[in-house]
Amino acid sequence: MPKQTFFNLKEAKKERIIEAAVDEFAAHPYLKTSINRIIERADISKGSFYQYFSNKKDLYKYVIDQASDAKMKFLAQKLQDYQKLEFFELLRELFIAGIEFKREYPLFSQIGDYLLDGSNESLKEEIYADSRPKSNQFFEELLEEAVMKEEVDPNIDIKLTAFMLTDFSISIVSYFFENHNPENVDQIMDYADKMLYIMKNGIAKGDKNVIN
Amino acid sequence: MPKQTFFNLKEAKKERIIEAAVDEFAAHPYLKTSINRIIERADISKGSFYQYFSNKKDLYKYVIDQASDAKMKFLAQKLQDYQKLEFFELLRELFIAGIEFKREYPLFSQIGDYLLDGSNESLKEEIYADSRPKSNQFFEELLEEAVMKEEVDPNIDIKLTAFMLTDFSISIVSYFFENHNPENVDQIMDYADKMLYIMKNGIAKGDKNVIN
DNA sequence: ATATAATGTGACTACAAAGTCATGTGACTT
DNA sequence: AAGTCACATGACTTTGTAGTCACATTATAT
Repeated sequence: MPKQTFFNLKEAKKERIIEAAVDEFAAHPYLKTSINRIIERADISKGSFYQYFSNKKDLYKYVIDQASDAKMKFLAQKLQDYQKLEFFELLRELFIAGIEFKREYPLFSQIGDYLLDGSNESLKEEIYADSRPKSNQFFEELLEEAVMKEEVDPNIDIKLTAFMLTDFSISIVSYFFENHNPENVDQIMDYADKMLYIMKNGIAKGDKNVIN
Repeated sequence: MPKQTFFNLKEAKKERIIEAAVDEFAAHPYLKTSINRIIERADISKGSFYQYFSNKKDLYKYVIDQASDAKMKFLAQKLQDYQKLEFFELLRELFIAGIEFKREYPLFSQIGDYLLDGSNESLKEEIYADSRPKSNQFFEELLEEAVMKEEVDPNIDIKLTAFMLTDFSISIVSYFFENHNPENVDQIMDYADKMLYIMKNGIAKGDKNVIN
């Protein structure tokens, strides 16, 4: 947590600092980021920095928190009454929202990507200790519900499937940005649909009971 | 590429150096690795190091090459006449072999894990520029064949599916090591089967044409 | 206006890293 | 025996880092 002195600052200054930090953390993997560059960019002194934050990690975690808050809010807004959606519809919306978030908040996403990196194993664990299980659990709950509603095959291993979905919801987005134009909404849809087709029906040949 | 002087060294000394490097690169993410520690461990001088390698990256790439060679050889050995296998059988063998490789060469795998990390974006790209497309293409070819042999649904998007499979073949292994005892062979099998069930049939509810 | 508290500062310390270079050593050649 | 060549060395330079601290400035309260 940043120190009280940070929160006492004027909004404009706080923003300046956070913006500088976001830029830095999005531009370099954690280990290569430099407090020196951040304070230069934010136009504050070294001494001030250490009056606001106890160290780099402190600032980093705060920025990560801000980013994941932003993502949560974004998703919550896009998926307002997701309870009403059928499971695969929801999955579709989630994929699309993930792509949209990266498009609209590229810096936050970049920081997230670096986090996935093993830059600093223990730090990653500290942060992911919350986040990954949260995502896994989210999908586990969705799957359990969907099995009850008889939308999803009761034979699947829920924990494993949740893990797969978490993994996808990350890698999908990078695949999309690597291979497609992120402005093309039709492509997003098309892609999400292909994705879902496989998740629904698998890839084995044969008549499928579920026609997409 | 290491310099000629390195290759001129006695086998024992080369091995000592590579071993020290492997230990170091497996113990820390790239940016945190230290030439100083490597030379200390390998018991050579700073000057000598720079007579063997032009810099840290040079050594690193060499070690990565060694590791991926080892993995290729390992897989080739485990899947000797894979041409004869049915597609999903082959997939199963691949998953299992991936798990076994990590169990038998944990250091190499650890280095690979750190590589996935964004430690150094441009370096990662330099190295992955080869590796990831290679894996994608491998799966693409397998899938094309399997579609022709009518083992796999012709409706799928092959590029996308290949990407998914590459992704899985990585994440499967980490999931397994996070959640299971790597010595338990039955568990490996069980896990690979669950995995395949989903890839084959998807997760939607309904009668499946393919019974695992 | 004065006193007190809060915030700001940047030179400085301590450290570790990569990479260089002049010099040393030992084996092999002529 | 003299000379050559490949390899070995570690002190040294340069560069960057995180974090500290004595002091300066500004805001707030009395």
